[in-house]
Amino acid sequence: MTATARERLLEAAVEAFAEKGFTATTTRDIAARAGMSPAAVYVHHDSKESLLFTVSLDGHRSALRVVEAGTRDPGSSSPQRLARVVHDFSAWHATNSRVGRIVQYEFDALTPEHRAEIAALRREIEARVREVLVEGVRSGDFEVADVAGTARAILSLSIDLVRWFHPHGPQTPDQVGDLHARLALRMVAAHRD
Amino acid sequence: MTATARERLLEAAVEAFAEKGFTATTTRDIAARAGMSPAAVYVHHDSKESLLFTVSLDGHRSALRVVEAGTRDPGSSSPQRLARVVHDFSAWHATNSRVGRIVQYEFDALTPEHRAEIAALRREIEARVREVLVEGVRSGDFEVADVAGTARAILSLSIDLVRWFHPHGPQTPDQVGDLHARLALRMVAAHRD
Amino acid sequence: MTATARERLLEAAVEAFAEKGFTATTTRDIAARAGMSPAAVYVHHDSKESLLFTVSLDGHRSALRVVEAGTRDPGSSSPQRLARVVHDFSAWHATNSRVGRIVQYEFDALTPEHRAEIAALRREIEARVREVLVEGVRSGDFEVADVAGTARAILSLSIDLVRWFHPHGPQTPDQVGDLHARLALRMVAAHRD
Amino acid sequence: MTATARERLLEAAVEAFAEKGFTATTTRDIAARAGMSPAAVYVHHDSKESLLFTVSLDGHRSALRVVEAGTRDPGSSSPQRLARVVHDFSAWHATNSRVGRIVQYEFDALTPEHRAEIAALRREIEARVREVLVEGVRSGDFEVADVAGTARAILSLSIDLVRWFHPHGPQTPDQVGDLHARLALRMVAAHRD
DNA sequence: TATGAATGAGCGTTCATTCAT
DNA sequence: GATGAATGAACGCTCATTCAT
Repeated sequence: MTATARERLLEAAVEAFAEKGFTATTTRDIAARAGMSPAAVYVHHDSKESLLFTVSLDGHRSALRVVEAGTRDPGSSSPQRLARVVHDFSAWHATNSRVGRIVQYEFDALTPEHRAEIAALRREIEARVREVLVEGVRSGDFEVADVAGTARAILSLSIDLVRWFHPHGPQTPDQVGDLHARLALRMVAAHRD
Repeated sequence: MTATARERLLEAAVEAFAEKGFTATTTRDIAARAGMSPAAVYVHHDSKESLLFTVSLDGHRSALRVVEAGTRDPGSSSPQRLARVVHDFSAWHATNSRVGRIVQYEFDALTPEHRAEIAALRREIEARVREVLVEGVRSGDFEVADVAGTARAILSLSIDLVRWFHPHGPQTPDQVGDLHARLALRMVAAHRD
Repeated sequence: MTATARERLLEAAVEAFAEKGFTATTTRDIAARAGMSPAAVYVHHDSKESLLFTVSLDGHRSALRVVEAGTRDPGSSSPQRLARVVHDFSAWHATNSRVGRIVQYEFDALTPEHRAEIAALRREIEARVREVLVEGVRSGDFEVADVAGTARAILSLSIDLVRWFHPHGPQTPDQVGDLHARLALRMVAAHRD
Repeated sequence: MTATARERLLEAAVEAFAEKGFTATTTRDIAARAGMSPAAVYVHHDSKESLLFTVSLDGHRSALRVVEAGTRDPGSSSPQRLARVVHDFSAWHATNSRVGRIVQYEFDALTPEHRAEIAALRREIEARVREVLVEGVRSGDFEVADVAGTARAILSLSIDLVRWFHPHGPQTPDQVGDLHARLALRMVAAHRD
């Protein structure tokens, strides 16, 4: 059950990147947090940037998985799907706020190749949310003038949370998820007579 | 109409900080963008961090001014006020997306003293938005279960915009402002029968 | 028999500090004299000042050892002790004139903490010489009106030597030691009838 | 009676050089102490080194004058002359301990040309003291085996004083001068039967 | 697998000095 | 005479990375 050296270094990188940012983090800092020598970083990883890429890739894949799970649910209505996606996406960012910070703020520190790979995952996430909105409009549950803009706005709720959410603050990830789900529903709900 | 050296350096710092982040920006980079020698930075500013503080302080004050102007409007209803605040705050972030990026993302790079000063301005901005919500609830225009959380969510729309908005993209600041204003109103609107 | 990198850097620092003074010496100069890169200094030492402290501490300890050895000699008379202490202390400064220069002239460049530590060693040296004078007065060998001032004056002979002594000059450390020992004895000798 | 700008800068330089050493003193520091702008230094003096040279030259000339005055006294005996020279030279260093520090410790910071000029004055001082010793030996008042070495040792008493003398300490310049004069006399006195 | 030692490149900052005004 | 602005050169120190062991 003990983590491998590679994993310990990744965890140390997450801590450090989240706390001080990618550029301000030194490889010595990462190594020290993992209880290893500076050279050990390069035994298990190619470079400081590759640590960031690994963290960012894992993070985006995990977030995308959450979004896809909420979206795919076959027996549910559009409002139910949207509520679940938004709740889970926000709760994911709250639960993984350190990784979330890195995922959202250190995109520019990636190499162009890695940036492209991550950008594809981000587009995937936005596309899933847009799909839910389109379905809801089709079913008459939603009234949305600007699908792309609204999808982006809904995602902003979850994403911006990493800027202010504290794990030991008054709110649980579930509570924040609930609030955001309700707000998202009101943003798109059709006026029924 | 010619900018002073001090101002040119500030503008160069805004460019550089927005483009690469505070830590990744070198004082030589700032000086070069301003067409000056590395030493010139220190003729007009105390340190790299003091450049950031100046940019951040000016930015926050400008944003706060926008929020206060929208909030104070005496003859208008709560929905009108909220719409104006959200529109203007988002449009401000879109128009000043470079400064907005710095304001939002480089808070941690400030010294503790400067951080405290900026934090006070941020709290002021949130307080103004909460006030509008509270008034709207009192007047019966709004139905808001969690005022603080909803205020934060509404601000997230504007703030997160600096992450993706491009000045030469398809949308104008006014259009983004309109969208966000409408979404904010739907987030809080009371159901009238 | 080959010196470690740490030692080579210390020797280089001694050379450089003695030749140009602490402030005028650059870490690049020290590194170059040791045949290493500028960064290598910091692999083996904390800072430029810590190099100075190490040199100064070693130097003072070595000098104190010489003084204590000359003072402690159990079978000898006060004049014999004084002669030995003065001879050895002057010869030490002549033999180690580079370290002596640093020890005497760069005291102010130390941090307050390090300065305090070195000051204690200096007081120790003065105290030992004062003890010899007091004993000689008690035994009737010496006549000394101002013990503290005379001890200081005797030490001045040895210390000021680092200002003018040249290793390749006409005098050997032993000769200078002899001269100073004789002069010190005349400074304190009681007039016997 | 008000000092000229040139003089105020020289006084500021004396303060600064004595306090922190030549290399560690900045021209800005000197200017600030004189209540002027950094550029003002160069209106009145050629360079930082030329300030040092002026201070050092004035200092050495003043010290030499003291030595010559004590030496020249026509009606006095060798012991009287030596006592006066040593007393006055020590008292001069005690009274002008700041200038004395600079004169003694910053010799190496001078340009080779200036160094040569100052060195000539130093040789002059030593020569005067040697003359007194030679006369005393001739008259039978002194017994000196090594005239050059003894002259240097006597001067060490006065010179080394700048390392430890404090203007507000327990001793007056006159008292220190007296002590040194008496010690110098004992160093060279012939044994009369 | 792991690391102590090493370094080229570079960073934020300072400094003595100059010069147009 | 006086100075605010400017700079080339440098300084103490750090960093990501390499490599022999």
